[in-house]
Amino acid sequence: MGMLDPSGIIEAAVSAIPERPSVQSVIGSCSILNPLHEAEREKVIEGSQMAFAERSETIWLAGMSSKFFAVLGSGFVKMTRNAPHGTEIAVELLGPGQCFGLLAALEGRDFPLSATAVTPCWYLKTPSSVITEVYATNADLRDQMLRTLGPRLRRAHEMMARLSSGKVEQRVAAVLLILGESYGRLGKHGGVRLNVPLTRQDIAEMAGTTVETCIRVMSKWQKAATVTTDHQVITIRKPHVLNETLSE
Amino acid sequence: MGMLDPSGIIEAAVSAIPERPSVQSVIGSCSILNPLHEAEREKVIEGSQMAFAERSETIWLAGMSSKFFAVLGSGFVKMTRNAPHGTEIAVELLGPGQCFGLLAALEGRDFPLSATAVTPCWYLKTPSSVITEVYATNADLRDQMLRTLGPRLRRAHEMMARLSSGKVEQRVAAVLLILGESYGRLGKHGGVRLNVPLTRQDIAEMAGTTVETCIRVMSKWQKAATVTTDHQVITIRKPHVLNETLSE
DNA sequence: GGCCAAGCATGACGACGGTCATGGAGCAGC
DNA sequence: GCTGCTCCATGACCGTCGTCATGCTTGGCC
Repeated sequence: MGMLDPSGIIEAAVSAIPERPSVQSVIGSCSILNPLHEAEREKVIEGSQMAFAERSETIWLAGMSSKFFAVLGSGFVKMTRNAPHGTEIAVELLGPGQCFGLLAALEGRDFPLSATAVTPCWYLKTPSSVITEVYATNADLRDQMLRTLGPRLRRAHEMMARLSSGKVEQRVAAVLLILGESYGRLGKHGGVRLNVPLTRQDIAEMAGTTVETCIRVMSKWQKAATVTTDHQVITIRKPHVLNETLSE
Repeated sequence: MGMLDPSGIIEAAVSAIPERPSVQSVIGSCSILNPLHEAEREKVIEGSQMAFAERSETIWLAGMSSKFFAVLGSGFVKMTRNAPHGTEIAVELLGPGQCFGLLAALEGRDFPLSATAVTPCWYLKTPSSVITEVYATNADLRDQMLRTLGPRLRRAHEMMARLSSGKVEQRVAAVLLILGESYGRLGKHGGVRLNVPLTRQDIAEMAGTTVETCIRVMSKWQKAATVTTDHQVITIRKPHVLNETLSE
């Protein structure tokens, strides 16, 4: 956890004009697909195609049958589940190089989560049939998947713990800190800048609260210069203050 | 999901006097360990030992180093995480045949969750070193683990969605229904009886609320004969009513 | 310029639920 | 019997936060 993006790949992801990446580069950037042999890689490249999604565009809805899975080339995608009422809550946020829908595709079941673009995104669409073939014969691929699932499960458990333990302020703080670990970049004055252009609505969905309350909390922090926002670029200026609110 | 325990193994698990099961039978009941070859199985049997835990006894605490993992022989165990404040929230509930701590043991990292006995339990303790050897050479074991992780992740996401979307009443209803799917048994009058002796405290932890509120909700249901409790045996008499409260 | 949409901001109000406090039922041990 | 424990139950209080409503700013478009 907390690589703080040494590769700089995230920088590229939020640049205003998204450049269409090549199929090869996307596959190369995806750690899960690393174990593929040359022939398998060829087969995947052949069967796949790049796709583009506007900000807030739905890539797929929960419940749809998984004809394909996707690898994110650039931009950010949130995976959401609609809770009773119509409210949506975001359970995962994905960046470049990560793939989504893979488990559903392999198990041949419907997507359990909806995928929505948070920023303009280029992503690779690969038919389920292509990957199931490879999956059946390549044990290294299965190992690699196993390694990524452990951390995902742990993150999910951590989010559960934070969500259920009341106090919206703590939840929002937790969300920001967690985002900072995965998608933050150290700024000049010791602050952490989030390189994901998230709206209050997005954050509210992750914290399991409403936009209004989320805004109220963050406005308060804005005034105290704890967390500042400038043109959707969020900077955590005093991480220690957020950490304190967690344990109150 | 929702096998409703056709094997009747759960019946045995809650019987008042827990009988010490044999090492062999426990390993045999664990689906994850099914793929083990004869020689490997021998090795596991040799290195393991049965252990007993009283109700509410802590098997291990989150943060402890994972010297071993465990397979539940009889009884029930809850996996918890302590959220800020000191409140504990339960993220998983395990029954006979399930194993816990396996991922941590294999990855050589500390336990991310605490394990606590909900009922008196017999469980098998297997040193990490024994299973890592097997894990490295047996690809079927890895496949089997992969298959169980998908559902676990989906359940976690579902719980997250339910926890964050307010209304304690809905959350408690959701918890009971989910428990019914895994550990319920069809009763005579179309109801579902939970074969886990859970206290209000346990349920509150899973629903992410307090005992008092949990009691209030369940008392209301008791009066309406929607869910009844008799000596810690919980019966969902009108599942449809609970389902309705979910979507209000 | 005017118009419209998206995002951010702030106030008023009310209820859901957490906190505290008190009490009763069942059970083990001596 | 009495004590002590755990679990269940119920009431009073009040803060947090969801809901509704209103308005500002920014940016895109014609």
